[in-house]
Amino acid sequence: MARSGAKRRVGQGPSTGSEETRRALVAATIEALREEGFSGTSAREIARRAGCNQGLVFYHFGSVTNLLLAALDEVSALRLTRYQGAVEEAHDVGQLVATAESVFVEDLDAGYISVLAEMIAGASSTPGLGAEVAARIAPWRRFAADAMGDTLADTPFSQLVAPEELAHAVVALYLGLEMLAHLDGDRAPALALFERARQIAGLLGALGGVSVTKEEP
Amino acid sequence: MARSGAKRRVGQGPSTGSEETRRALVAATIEALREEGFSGTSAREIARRAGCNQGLVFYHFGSVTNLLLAALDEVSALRLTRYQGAVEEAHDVGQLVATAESVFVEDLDAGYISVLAEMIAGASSTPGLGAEVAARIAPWRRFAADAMGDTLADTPFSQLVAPEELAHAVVALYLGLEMLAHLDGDRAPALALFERARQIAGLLGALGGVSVTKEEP
DNA sequence: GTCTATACTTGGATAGAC
DNA sequence: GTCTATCCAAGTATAGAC
Repeated sequence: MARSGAKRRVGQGPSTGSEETRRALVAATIEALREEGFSGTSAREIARRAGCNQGLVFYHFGSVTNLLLAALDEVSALRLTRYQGAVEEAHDVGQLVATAESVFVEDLDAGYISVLAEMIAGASSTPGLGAEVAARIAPWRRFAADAMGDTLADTPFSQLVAPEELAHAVVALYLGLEMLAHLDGDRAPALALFERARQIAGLLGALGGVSVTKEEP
Repeated sequence: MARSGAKRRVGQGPSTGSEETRRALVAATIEALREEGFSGTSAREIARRAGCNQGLVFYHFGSVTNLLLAALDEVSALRLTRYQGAVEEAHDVGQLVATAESVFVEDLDAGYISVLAEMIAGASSTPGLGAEVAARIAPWRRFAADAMGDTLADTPFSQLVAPEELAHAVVALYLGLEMLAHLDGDRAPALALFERARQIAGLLGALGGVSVTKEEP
């Protein structure tokens, strides 16, 4: 054996007690952000949910802030792979909207966007956190821009708005809709909007080439 | 004189020391929410900014939460009158978008939407706060729905989306755009979107009646 | 009625036990 | 290397001074 003491694995394998604790802490942090918000997600609250001593937050992650960022990394990775898979199956605007809706419902149920919203809002209270959060959601935004570009390439939309512009709006809207749904405990207005978007997309999609003409009064 | 001891006013006039302190606390709370976020807005931080003892938060408002809500009331009243005046001058979609943009810039500069966003996100951490916040932003939403209804009444938009639906989307988008702008310290993407919206609105507005026709392939 | 000094609670972080 | 007991700072709230 390479070294003494390693009971289960050699080196830093994925199932050491340390790694297990880290995972539990990250999962507990996501849960806490979702249910207690940014300011309710203290080292003690996290540790309580993870079933361990609060000092472990600082041993494994150095600070609560670092653990929050690790949780955001986890959520980011998780959702991006999901988004990627979902969007690959969507080849027109209507399917893209339908995909966005089902993913939105998942996000709402699992509280993933809550985590994001809490981190963005909470960033105001911790110097330097804003930049870290921005860096971690940059891939989401790049992904949204790519998805827009690919799907809208041969539609009339592409002549009206640049994909990056539209992506910015979509991310903002997604974020805002989640916050309102969470606040009201009512996702119906958001779902109605998706339905309406799907309807309009279908309408425009059914028309191959579209020309807009003015009627004389 | 009616009573002894009242130096400046009789009864509970607007310039008692108490009222002055209350105003200072509310103003300091708005400032703190904007600069330090929800979790940074403690009784001590507020009192420091107001230049008074932190115990006064509890004497005048009972709790930090109540003071936060008073601050939200103040912001809500302030902005609603502003919105109302601005929208009265807008009579077509293009002007409405232009109005929304200049108001958005004001909100961003003064941090009014930051206050809103922080309260919505922060509500997760205080039981019962969510409902209070929701009740206080209900007028904003009603206002947005009315503005949509009035301005879009005789445009093609009104046949595509109900005013309430569109208003929900606009409020969510407004909120999301502010959060992203605040996070990045960059309002350019949001302003570009307003510009684009204005452009599209002008385009559609210039056409009196619009007919969409399909071209044969 | 208004405000200050003080009590108590919770949170972040670390020194030291295993 | 991993984790716990303990320390100190910051937060809410109130008892009591003026």
